[in-house]
Amino acid sequence: MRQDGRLARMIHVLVHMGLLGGRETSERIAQMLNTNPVVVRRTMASLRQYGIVESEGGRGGGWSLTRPLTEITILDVQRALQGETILDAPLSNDHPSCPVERAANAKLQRAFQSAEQTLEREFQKVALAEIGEIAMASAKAGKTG
Amino acid sequence: MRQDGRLARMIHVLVHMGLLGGRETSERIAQMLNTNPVVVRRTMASLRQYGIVESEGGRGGGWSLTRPLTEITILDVQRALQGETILDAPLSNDHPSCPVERAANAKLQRAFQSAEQTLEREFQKVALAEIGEIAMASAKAGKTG
DNA sequence: TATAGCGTAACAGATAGTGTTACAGTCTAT
DNA sequence: ATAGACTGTAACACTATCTGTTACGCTATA
Repeated sequence: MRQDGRLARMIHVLVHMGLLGGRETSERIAQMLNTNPVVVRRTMASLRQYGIVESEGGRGGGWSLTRPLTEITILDVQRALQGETILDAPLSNDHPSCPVERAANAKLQRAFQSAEQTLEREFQKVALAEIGEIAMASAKAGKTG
Repeated sequence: MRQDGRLARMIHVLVHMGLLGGRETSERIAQMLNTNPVVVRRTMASLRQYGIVESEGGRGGGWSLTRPLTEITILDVQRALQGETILDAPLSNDHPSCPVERAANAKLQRAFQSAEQTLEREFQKVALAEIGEIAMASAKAGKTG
């Protein structure tokens, strides 16, 4: 399946927002992501719909978290961006009444469901606060720029 | 990640080939898949490279399995089509030196590696012969057309 | 009321699998 | 030998999805 780069980018942004603590404009977020403000608004709108961030228009407006990083998991961000399903089993649909195709699809679907459960469990284990702590620790240790 | 429909389609074809037992032309396989012979050759070429099928040119030529369905797993087909990696963790690469991006990527990578291991295990558990048996049983039971 | 912000539509670009045509190479039957 | 039935492969169009960009409307604040 083709991966969706928005998950990693949004996690990146949310952690920065949590560490900085204030409100960020689409313009500044776009700079963090090497992209442009419209793309940011488009993606952040999904997070807002899911209740992770809120936006305010007008002068002094921008985006802010609705709750601390300790209460946002990777799974929350994933759900906000892509809904319930993380992995889509790539089934075939060439001859829907063919028993071979059906049997093959059933096996594939089961395998992908297992993997999806694993991913879901892993995503839920990680709160964004943990990512922030790791980042701050490694920055303090001088491992990166 | 975007799914690759070739896995399901190739499993479908290989099981049919195993059940029929003989050699199949790209033309006939294309009919099974509602597609055309060039697409079939393109995809079957990956399976040949991996040793799952072999092809012979010339009159009377076509594609045949190199071993029975009991000795081909879904994982074999997956590896032939996409190489070692099943799931690609969708990491971000906007500011490679940013500790937050690095920490987020590390967490995502670990989660996807777990899911990949699950998928790999599930794929390896299923030999194509098993799919053939299920299909024949359900066809005999009159569950499908 | 000017300005700084978001909201959103519209369109171009990039990428990956798929569909199709065309033609070269190869094997077999005659 | 040669015709015919195959695969091998290049070339190009089509599609879908995410991304990038421009443009313009709405809103809140100084």
